[in-house]
Amino acid sequence: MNSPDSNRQALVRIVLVDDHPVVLDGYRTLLSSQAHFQVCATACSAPEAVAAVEREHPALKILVISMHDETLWAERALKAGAKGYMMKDCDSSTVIAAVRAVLAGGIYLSPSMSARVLGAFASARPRGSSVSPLEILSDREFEVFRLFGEGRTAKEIAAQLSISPKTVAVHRDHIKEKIGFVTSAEMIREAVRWVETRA
Amino acid sequence: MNSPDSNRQALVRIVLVDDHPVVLDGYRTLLSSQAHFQVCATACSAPEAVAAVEREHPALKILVISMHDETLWAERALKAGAKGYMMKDCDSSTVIAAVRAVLAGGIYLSPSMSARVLGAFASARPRGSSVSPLEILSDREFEVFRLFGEGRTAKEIAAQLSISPKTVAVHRDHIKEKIGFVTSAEMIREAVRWVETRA
DNA sequence: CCCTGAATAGGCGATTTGCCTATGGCGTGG
DNA sequence: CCACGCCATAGGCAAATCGCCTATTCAGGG
Repeated sequence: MNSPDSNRQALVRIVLVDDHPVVLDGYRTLLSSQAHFQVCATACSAPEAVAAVEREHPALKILVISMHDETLWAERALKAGAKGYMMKDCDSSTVIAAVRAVLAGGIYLSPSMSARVLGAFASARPRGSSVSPLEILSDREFEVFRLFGEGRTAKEIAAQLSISPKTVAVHRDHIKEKIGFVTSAEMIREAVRWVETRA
Repeated sequence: MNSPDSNRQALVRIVLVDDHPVVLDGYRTLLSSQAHFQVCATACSAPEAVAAVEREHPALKILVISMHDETLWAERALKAGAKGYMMKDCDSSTVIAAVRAVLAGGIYLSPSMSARVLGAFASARPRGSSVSPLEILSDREFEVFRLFGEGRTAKEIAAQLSISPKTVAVHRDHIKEKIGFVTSAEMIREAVRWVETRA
């Protein structure tokens, strides 16, 4: 298995990170089935992963395989420097294809995911600036966002701010457009989470 | 223990069910490492699982391995007839031990989980007001609640559960009525928080 | 000055909600 | 063994809301 010279392809060293040991086993088995892939470390947490990776310093390629099928996560992962984002419910051959794509210097996104993420990028970002989604909201939009995060309905928010529900609706639309939410449900969920994290 | 045959190495046939193919691969590899374990089928969904199992009729032992660290799920699973409930973040040897325990006719619960479940049973109903509102939801209602908490729309939930949006709406109404939410926005906020606190 | 972006809101068709009713399945207690 | 209740399913229908468009006003910046 370890014959780097006889095999034309360079040995690829892989560090796996997942909080479920059995999932780590699954990926280890899957990736080890490729002769030139070597899983050299696994980790169950971020600190562990950092410790494992600190000695594997060179230009590290990161492929995120997540159970979350939301554009937000993919965007966050890519902005944080990941080279790929895919769903856990894809088959084994897709995983290997994605690893190869990332190794080749590319970016991997599932077809449906890439459509959504690229759409969001095309309509929003001046690249290079790691903009916190909430920083691009106006004060009023932010206020509305926060109130949605407190579980208010659009009508209640309108009453509280003494404006028309229609105006709240426009703010809602702008928030969705600016941050890249497809549905209002997604936006509200993130608003609730945002309120949660600084309550 | 329905194998009176003195051969303690009797072949054990196993059907795996998980919605993540790679996870299935992981468990297949793990369990196949035991000589007398044979993974005879895998399934990605409940209907598939039922189809696969219908031909494996005899007294079926069910071991649930879940990502949810919640006593509630363990109770529901056991009440529904499962013989064991464990977390995904346990190591491989624990999985094999659990399978053996269930095969031997026992019930498997992780130490922390069993403490919590048994505790819940023991302190059955001293203080009535401290009842988690979620305990009074039916399984289906609970599922819908959880999905709202993940930021899905009613329509998306209907699609995912393969039921009519009208049915989701009825579940939503019942959740609101049972727990006492006045608006859907309130209910959704609590659902998001609930999902947040035990992700 | 003009142009952009923010805040406000009306219009309107499409969708969703809220509330009713209804049916079939399944368990429990008379 | 049957009645009753709970559950999951879903249709009907009016009212509310959403999604998308346009429009007005106003404050800053080039």
